[in-house]
Amino acid sequence: MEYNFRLIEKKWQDWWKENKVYKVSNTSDKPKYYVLDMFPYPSGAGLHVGHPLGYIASDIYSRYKRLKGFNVLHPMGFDSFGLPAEQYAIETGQHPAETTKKNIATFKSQLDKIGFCYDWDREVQTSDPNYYKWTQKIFLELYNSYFCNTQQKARPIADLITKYEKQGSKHFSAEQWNGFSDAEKEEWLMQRRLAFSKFGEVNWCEALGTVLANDEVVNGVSERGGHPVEKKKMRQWYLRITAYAERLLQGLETLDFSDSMKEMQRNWIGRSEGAEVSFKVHSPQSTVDGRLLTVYTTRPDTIFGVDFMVLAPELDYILDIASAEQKQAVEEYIQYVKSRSDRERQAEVKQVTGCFTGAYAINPFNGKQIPIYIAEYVLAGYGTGAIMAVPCGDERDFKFSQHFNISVTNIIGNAFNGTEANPTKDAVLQNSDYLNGLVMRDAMKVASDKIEEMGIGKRKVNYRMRDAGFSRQRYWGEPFPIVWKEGVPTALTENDLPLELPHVEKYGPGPDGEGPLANITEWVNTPEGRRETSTMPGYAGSSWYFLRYMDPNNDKEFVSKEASDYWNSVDLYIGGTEHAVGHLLYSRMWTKVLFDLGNISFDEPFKKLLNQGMIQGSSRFVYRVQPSTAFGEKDVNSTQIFISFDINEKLSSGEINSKWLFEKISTLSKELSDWHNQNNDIPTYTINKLHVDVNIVDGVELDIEAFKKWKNGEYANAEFILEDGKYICGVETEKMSKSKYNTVNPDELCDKYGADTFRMYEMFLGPVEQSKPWDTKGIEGVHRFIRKMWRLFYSDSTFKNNETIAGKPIWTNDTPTAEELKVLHKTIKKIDEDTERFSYNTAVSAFMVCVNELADLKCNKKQILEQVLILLTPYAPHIAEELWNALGNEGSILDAKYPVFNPQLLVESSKEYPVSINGKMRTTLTFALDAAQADIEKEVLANDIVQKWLEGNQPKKIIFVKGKMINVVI
RNA sequence: GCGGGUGUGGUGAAAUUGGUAGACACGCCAGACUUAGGAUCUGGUGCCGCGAGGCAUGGGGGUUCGAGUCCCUCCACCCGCACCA
Repeated sequence: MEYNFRLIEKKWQDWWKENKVYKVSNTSDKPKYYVLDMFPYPSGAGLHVGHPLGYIASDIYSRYKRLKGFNVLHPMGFDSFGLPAEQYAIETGQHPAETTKKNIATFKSQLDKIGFCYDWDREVQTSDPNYYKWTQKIFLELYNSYFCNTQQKARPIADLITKYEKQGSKHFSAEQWNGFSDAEKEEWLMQRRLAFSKFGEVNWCEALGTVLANDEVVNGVSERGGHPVEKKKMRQWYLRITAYAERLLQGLETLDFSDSMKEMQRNWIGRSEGAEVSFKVHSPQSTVDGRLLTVYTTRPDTIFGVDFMVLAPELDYILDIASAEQKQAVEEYIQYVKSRSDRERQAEVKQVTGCFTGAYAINPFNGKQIPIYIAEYVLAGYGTGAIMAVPCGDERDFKFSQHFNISVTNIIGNAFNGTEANPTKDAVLQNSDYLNGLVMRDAMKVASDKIEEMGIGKRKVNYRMRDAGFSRQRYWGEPFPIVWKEGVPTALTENDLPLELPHVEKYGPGPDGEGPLANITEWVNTPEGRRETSTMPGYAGSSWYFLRYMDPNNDKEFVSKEASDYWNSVDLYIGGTEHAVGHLLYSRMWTKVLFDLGNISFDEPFKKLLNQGMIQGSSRFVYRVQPSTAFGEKDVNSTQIFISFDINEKLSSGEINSKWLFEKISTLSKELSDWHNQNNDIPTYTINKLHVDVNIVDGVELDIEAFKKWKNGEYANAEFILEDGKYICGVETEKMSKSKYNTVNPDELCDKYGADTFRMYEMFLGPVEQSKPWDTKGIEGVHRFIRKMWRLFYSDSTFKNNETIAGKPIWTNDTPTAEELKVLHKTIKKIDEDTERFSYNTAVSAFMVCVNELADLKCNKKQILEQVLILLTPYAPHIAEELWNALGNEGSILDAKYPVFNPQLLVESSKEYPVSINGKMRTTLTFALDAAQADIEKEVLANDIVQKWLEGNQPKKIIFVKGKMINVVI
């Protein structure tokens, strides 16, 4: 009986399905464990071998935990709202719901082929009304909540309204509040709601016809498609994530994320400690004389080094400050800044621009008069939009001072060399009055104290993070449960949900930058007012999906308290690093809000995060010789001559020349040969390196016949100049993508080698977290291992063992020897440890070692093999089930008892010691573990090899570490 | 520029606490069995050297009886962030 993985895998996948082996209950005596994959966007391209890497890793861990006695939740679903389906709809007219449905079906069948243990009964799809009903509900929770600064948590907005009615606020009295119109009240409430709407500058992308989030804009162009992005003012929805900045930052301490991941989030949150300081405007003839300008600084210790002040050009009071003489220049500069897109500003970061306002400010510490400038390098949205410039300590300030000829005050003595700023905190302050002699680091506290004492400012913590834009002018997303009437929003109630997406015929944008929904007047206009026409962004549905898996069919709540209390937060979350700041921060925020509001009782969604690396493509190249136009354009294109890799190398190194090449080519192409004979000349040529489909290359050798059929026979007439009778391709590691013809489809590998082989090979490639190139060739090794293991159970016609009959089971019930038990228990220990620490590549190699050793021992004993099968289950579930069953066991091997390591079986009585001379290993000697050190030393010194190195001398000393090594120092 | 990470054979990689560097595979080289093999099995394979031996974990230095592992320094590559005061 051959190892027939096709039959075996089909058989068990069907059996698992029929018997609901992966169905998970919310009630169990076992401890719970929640393993989650970042759910995929179901793109039309299907899966390539890079996608399942994380899924395999999580599947192994899920099965392992189940074997170890946990009730394991391991669900899967689809993040099915999003731009690509909509763009496809624009191009083809196919409804996104249709393409999404089709794509999901493809994804599921691909995933099922690999044999994952998902409980599909818990599947979620973010574009399903039964799901997005609850996304809309949570939006309403956010809308109807505010962040209470005293309690540092979300509370119902009703509490705030009650407070306003009874006590008012610092902006208005209770009487005033009660006299406000609905519109006026709403205006105040909007400033506190966690989901709120305001006019804001948004990233408008003309080409995509939509607004993009900050993290969807990369270097001034759209992340998708690379289209230019500019600023536009629109009414937008936002999430007040800034309110949670501090808690998001603090929460990181409790999480098991990688350092780089935490660092990225810290960076994004961008906390900085400093102080706000007010400077008086000095402008005697003007009305603004004496007005206070507040700057934000992280370096109050440098306040005596302030030589000028810079304001963001966007601030509304700039023109009030500007002097009569400078007014025109200031206006021109403001115009200039407005005309500049983010893209230009980012491209020209090093260029100094700015404009003097004609006004001065007074340094409150020394009364010095300093000029006030405006410049685009100061951002309106950060701090107060105003800075105090200290050119001796800040590079940008220094450059600015050079450009505008402002003299620089040196407060750090020799630490400043006059040609560049020194941002040190360790210099001793000079020219700084009462701070003189202090190290800057220490002076920061002293200066802050003084600022507060003088009443001219206060300590202040700032965050770089901005509130998250939550509106998209798109069709394929969750509609907002909001109706507008005369500029005042009204929220729908839960009974109105889900507010379903209406059907549209066209997916193009609506008027004035609105989304496609604005075109459907019968949907937009309701008796209660006009519906919000933007939809929610992609991260809406993914910010809480981990909760829905816990209780997917609940039609009363998005998750019941019982279910969320039982499953609690995700124990292990596996996915790529690309969501470091987007998805992970948003879902952390939503979790905290829902925790504050009492919906769930944990405030971090993911305890441990494991980032799988990217699988890169290993591209293959062919080298096409193209004679230049001298030979004639028509013929250039019809010539299909390809040279092998080495020949191209030799050509570029000059080892062979064009003459050699063209003599070769003349034998292949009649036209060329004719031309060659007529002109008696060598045409010039270029070599074009072309991607070739990796699937028609065996290792590096091109399958010439397949190549001729490739691309519908585009190269059917190709001629080749070979090396050693083979066409060898060039190799490069690149991102895996269709256009580079380096994608490998997991389905094909499962068909050819089986899912078990595929799973183990993906893990065998290297550490899960690491990026590595895909090499299909290596899969053979893992496949050999699995077949070798099969042959421990069954003899087959090719297994050269004459004592057994081909195709017959060969396992026995004999009692294992000590040696066999040693192999088993060594493996138990290694697999258990490696699986626990996600070192799956070494675990696979441990299985190989185990099978190699058992084969060498000719061990076909059931008692040993059965245990190995249990260990193997997480990695190769199909073959494990098959053999487990064949051995006479009932039910799924997942319900077997995980083997327990017995250290006593590995206890050795002796050890083969490495014997080093001066730390260099020269020989080995075996001693009993209880041998006396004196005896060992004596015997070591008597050893021939040691004697040789000693050359008759006595050793300086002998290092002996029991059970480890011996080192003779000469 | 700032932050995080990685450098080990021809290739993917092991070496969990400082203790036999290169496990396990791919590839390659021999050989066996075969009509045949892209099947299977056996042996070999870091580099230099006939050999004894020497040299090897990006380079240089240090600590140590002993360093891939710890410290200093330099270099290269990858990934984030980037006028955030």
